[in-house]
Amino acid sequence: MALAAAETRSTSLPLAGRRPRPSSGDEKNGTARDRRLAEVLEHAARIFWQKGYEGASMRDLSRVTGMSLAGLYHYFDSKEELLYLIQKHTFTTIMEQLRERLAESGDPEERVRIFILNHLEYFLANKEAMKVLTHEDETLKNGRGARIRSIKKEYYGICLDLMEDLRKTMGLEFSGRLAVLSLFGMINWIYTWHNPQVDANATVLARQMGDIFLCGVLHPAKAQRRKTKRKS
Amino acid sequence: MALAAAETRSTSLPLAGRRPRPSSGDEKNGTARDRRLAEVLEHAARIFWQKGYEGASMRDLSRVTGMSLAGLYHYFDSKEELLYLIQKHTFTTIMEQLRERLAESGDPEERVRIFILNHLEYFLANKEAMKVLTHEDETLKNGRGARIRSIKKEYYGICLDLMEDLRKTMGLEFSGRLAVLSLFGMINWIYTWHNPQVDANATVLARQMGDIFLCGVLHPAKAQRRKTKRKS
DNA sequence: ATTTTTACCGAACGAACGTTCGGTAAGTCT
DNA sequence: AGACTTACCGAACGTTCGTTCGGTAAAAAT
Repeated sequence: MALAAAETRSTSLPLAGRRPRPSSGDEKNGTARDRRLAEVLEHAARIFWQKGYEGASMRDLSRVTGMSLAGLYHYFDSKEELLYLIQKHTFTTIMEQLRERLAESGDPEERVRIFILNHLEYFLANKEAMKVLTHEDETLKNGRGARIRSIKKEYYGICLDLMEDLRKTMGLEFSGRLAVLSLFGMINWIYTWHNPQVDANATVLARQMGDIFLCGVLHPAKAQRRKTKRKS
Repeated sequence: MALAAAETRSTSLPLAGRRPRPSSGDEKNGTARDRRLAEVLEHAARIFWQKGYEGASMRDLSRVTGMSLAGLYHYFDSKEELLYLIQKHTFTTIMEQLRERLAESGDPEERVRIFILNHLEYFLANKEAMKVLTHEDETLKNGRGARIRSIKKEYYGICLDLMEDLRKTMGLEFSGRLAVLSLFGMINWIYTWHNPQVDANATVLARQMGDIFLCGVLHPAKAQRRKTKRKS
């Protein structure tokens, strides 16, 4: 790793890699600019995932993207906006997918299972971005923070509605808030432990976690408990 | 907030507060040095809790402790050791308490409930330190990181043993690993949402979460599922 | 009474940080 | 052909970071 005078990324060639503009064609997946930004965001998500938002530096991002420090700022205003864009895109995408899938079923229990599966599938397929979403959820301040928090609240609200539907149709009594937050705990915590070489895939995990959670919520455990712990 | 020349904490008095040494007495709760260190650690835990380890600066700590930047280093070697000491103390304490409580019962289900209660009680009573423990669990590197990780593994091992005991005595089949990690998710996630003015106390939450979790684990949910979702 | 140890402090160190400035070369528009 | 826009770049700016150095005054040990 030869590092030149002052501070620069370790470019392989001097003056290398000013990428050519794509000769104005279809622009099907957004403009070239949008696509390049998405590329940078993907790299940024991976760095934030590895080092945390505060621990990651713009110079780290410069190194992995191969772009100069100044060049990066051509695509966004600040490091904070970078985090905002990652979180917004991730949240919006997972929520879009969820709405599509929920439209396919009317059964309350299945809808809760759809929620779990959708969350886990997206989580395991986009673990970098999803860790950044859950781990850095108090990092953004002011306007950007408020906007992310409102999307999050909407996501929470969808899950709470699913839970209340389930409770009503089954004629049960339980705290929707506690149920939702316990469920979020189970499925979000996965970023701390999931190892694709050891653990099952999203489909299997969603079924198993769904079993644990739904059985616990559906069967009001009242017979047991209160000092005598034998099997009722 | 008047900030003087160069960089200093905003002292109320110039040259104030060189605290007197306590005239060599009983030294009952450790030496005076130990107690002063514990005081600093408590402040440090609160700052790490609020701003995260990377986001918090030694100057922040200097401000809230009222001690100079250089003075802090009289009590520890580095910022990293500060985090290490907080995590080690928190983990050791919660584990001591757990062992004491587990000695009181032999019933597998009750022992799992004791684990949950102990964890939640300590979490809600020491939320700053416990958030630092769970949120910054990949921050420490090398030796210090390895030592914390080994304590964590021990804690995980205790919970896994409890779960396997439960499985054997009930004659059930489930993945101990998934059960433990789901449980940890439920009870660790609490730092992201618990509001003492809205949510129940540790005792009630431990019972409710224990109900959800244990019912889900104890009753192998096989009757339902597989396309037909009606109540069986 | 003198020495040693403890408990700090102000001031600075070099490194790293996010961000900006003034370029430049290529592509696009007229 | 010339003007304009886009996509970058090297070099720096000012700030903040964790840490250290050389002190000093009080307490403890001798």
